[in-house]
This record gives sequence, C-alpha cells and structure tokens, in this order.
Amino acid sequence: MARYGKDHKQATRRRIIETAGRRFKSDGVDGSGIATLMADAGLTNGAFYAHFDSKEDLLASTVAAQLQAQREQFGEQAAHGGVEQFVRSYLSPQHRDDYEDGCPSAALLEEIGRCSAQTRQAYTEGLLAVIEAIAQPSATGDPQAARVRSLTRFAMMVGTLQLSRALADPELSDAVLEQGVRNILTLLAAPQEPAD
Amino acid sequence: MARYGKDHKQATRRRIIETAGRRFKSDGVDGSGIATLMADAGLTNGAFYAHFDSKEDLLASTVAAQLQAQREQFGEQAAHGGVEQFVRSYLSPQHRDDYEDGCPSAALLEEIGRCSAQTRQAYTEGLLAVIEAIAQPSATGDPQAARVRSLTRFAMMVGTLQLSRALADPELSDAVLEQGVRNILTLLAAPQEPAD
DNA sequence: TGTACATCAGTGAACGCGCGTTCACTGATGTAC
DNA sequence: TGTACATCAGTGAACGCGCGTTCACTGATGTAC
Repeated sequence: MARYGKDHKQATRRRIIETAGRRFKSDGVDGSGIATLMADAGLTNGAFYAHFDSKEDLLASTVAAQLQAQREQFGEQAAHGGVEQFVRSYLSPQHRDDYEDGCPSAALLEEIGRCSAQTRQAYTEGLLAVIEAIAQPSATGDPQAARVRSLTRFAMMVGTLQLSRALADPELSDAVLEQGVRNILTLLAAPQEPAD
Repeated sequence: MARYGKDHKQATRRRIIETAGRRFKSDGVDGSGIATLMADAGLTNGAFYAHFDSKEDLLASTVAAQLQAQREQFGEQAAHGGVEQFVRSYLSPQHRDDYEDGCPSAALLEEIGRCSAQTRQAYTEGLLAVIEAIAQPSATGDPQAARVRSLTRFAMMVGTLQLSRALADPELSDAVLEQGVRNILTLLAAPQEPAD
C-alpha cells in the first residue's frame, strides 16, 4: 500500500464533490475555475485529473450528489413537518439568501439545460428520486400522473425561488415568496383530475 | 457630417442589442464572446466599445430590450387570445425548443440573479412592465396584491419551462408542460384571497 | 468645379489574464530481503 | 533491524487558447475655400 489508507482517495473525491457543489451553486459553473474548486477542497489544481476526466465529469457527479443529499433532506422534512412546512421552508427568505446550502435545481437549472444529454440524464434521474421522496404517499390513481404533478409543483417552486433571487426590491421578493406558498398550497388542495 | 447618416450609429447599436439578445438566450452570457456577438451583427470586435462601456453594460441594455419586446408580444397575445391561450403558448413544446426567440427570463434568470444590483434593478422594472401587460385588467381589490399574484404565476411558468428544458426524457418534459398549463389555470380560477 | 482637410464608425492586431488541461516530479509510506 | 525499492496521491509549473478590452489606423463622406 501507498502512503494513504485504501479509502483515502475515495474520501478526497467525495470532499471535492461536496465543496464543488457549494461553489457551483453560489458562483455558477462557468464562474468556478478548477484551481478554485481544488483550493476549496484543500488541494492544488494538478490533482484534479486524478479524480475526474474533465470539468463536465465533475459537474455530472456533483449534480448527482447534490440531488441525493436533497432527497434525504426533503424526505426528513416531509416526514417530520408535513408538506406545508416543507413548502414554507423551501420558499423562505433564508433559502433565497443561501445559495451554497440551497436547492441545486434553483441554482443550476439553466446551466443543466444547456449541458450534454448525459448530464441531463443524470439530472433527470436524480430529480425523479427527489420527487419520490417528497411525493404524497397517499396519492391516489395513476402513479405516473402523480409523479408529473409533484414534478411540476416542484418546478413552480424552483421558478418562484429563482425570481425572488433576481428581483432587486426586497419587499417585492418577500411578497412573491409568500404568494408562492399560497399558490402551492392551493394546488395541493385542488381536485387533481378535473373531468378525466 | 460623417460618412453615415445621423441615425446610423443608433441603428447599429439597436442591431447589436437585438442579435445579442438571441445569442445570450441560446448560448448563455458566459458562453457568448464579444467577437461572436459583434460578428452576429456583421461587425468586428473592435467596434464594440464605441457602443457599450462593457459586456455587462450590453447585458443590461439587452435585458431591458428583451423585456420591452416581450411586453409588446404578451400584450397582443393576451388581448387577442385571452389568458388561457397565452399560458398554452408559453408552456408549449415550441417555446421550450426555441431559446433564441423565447422568454428572456427563462433563459437568463439565474445569471441575472448573480448580476450587479444595477442590472437586477433594470430587470425588475422591465419585468414589472411585462406583468402589467398580461395582468387581468378586471382584477379586483388591491392592485399591488394583484401584481404580486401575476408575478408569482409568471415565475411558476418560468420554472416549469426551465425544468422542461432540463429534463432528458421528452415524454416527461411534454407531460410537465401540460400539467403546468393545468396548474396555472387552476390558480387563475381559484379564489384569490382566502380569509383575508 | 476642384483640392485639402476634418469627421468618425468601423477595422484588426495586440494586450494581459485566467481558463481547462498536461506532465515531470516529490515524498511519505509499505514491501522485499 | 536496516537498507533499497515500488507505489501513487498530490504538487506546481507550463501549455495553448479564448476571453474582455485597448488602440493606432482606415477610408468614405461632408465641409471649406
């Protein structure tokens, strides 16, 4: 064996992915250079390619890890506080002002939309797993339709959070978040299949 | 006078802003270099700084122009086809697949969120003007509350379009757009101020 | 009418810089004997 | 136990490249006389 234990390299890789997730979310993918990403993990730029094939490879791994962490977090929130508390927490000023620890979809959706089909595939699968974790377990009828409803409500929460981040007027931003909560609760209470 | 008429430079500036809007929306701001932006307008890179102070100056001007064009377009759509047709058109596969001619908010919201306060101020004002153009003229009660409701519904449409662009599964993407239309129509039909 | 000059939108080469990526090297450890 | 060697995660300088930005220059036009 070499100078490190057999789990050392794997642990380093996980650490890079973890700090890169925070950096990507706060500064954007194009705004985060390899040297900075590695410095965040306590390393120098040269070691990067011992762990990843390319920057896009890191992005795909990071997105998958972020979504997995979100799935666990949302699952707990939904189990403890119910759906309403989850919605209030997502559409809160605290979440709006915290890019680093916030929702990866809200921070990276646009850039993911412009990525390769492979990266988008990884995103799609990870997001569907998140959706399963927060979906109403009591949902009746077609499970595929219930999945689409949850996914769409989630997209609407993402858009609301993104707009609240872009608005320059803090009061307006707060009001949009509050209205967003009302809208999502309205959708959750509405009859789900009108006429068909 | 010089070799061009007195409106020539102004017309060139408008042309740069117009082509830059399309390029920014399809390739992203960081993905669009000055040389490419100028070539799109039939010019070379050197002429850029006779028209704009910096790339961010162009971005702010472009965002303002894009929102003004969208205000006119949405105003016509809402007047001719009503709100429902406007929603169906916004959340359509055609719009999803057309970045260049599509909604500037859907393409640039994330990047705007990371911009200077000045650029975000320009965005906020332009977007509020768009919202005025599509707001229900028959809206009752507090006009500020009606504005927030319209803005939030719009944010939700933006998020739905963005997610449909990021999903790798075309059928799922279509289904999310359709569910998005249903959700927005549900919100439009819902009583607007439950209990207060 | 003809010539010399002023104007200024646009050209295109060059600037320094930071990017993603490569690679020869380091040095702490485990293994062989 | 002691010495020589193999391993390999990580270092740090260097690569070519395209970025945003600058600037001396061009050349078609209008003006002066």
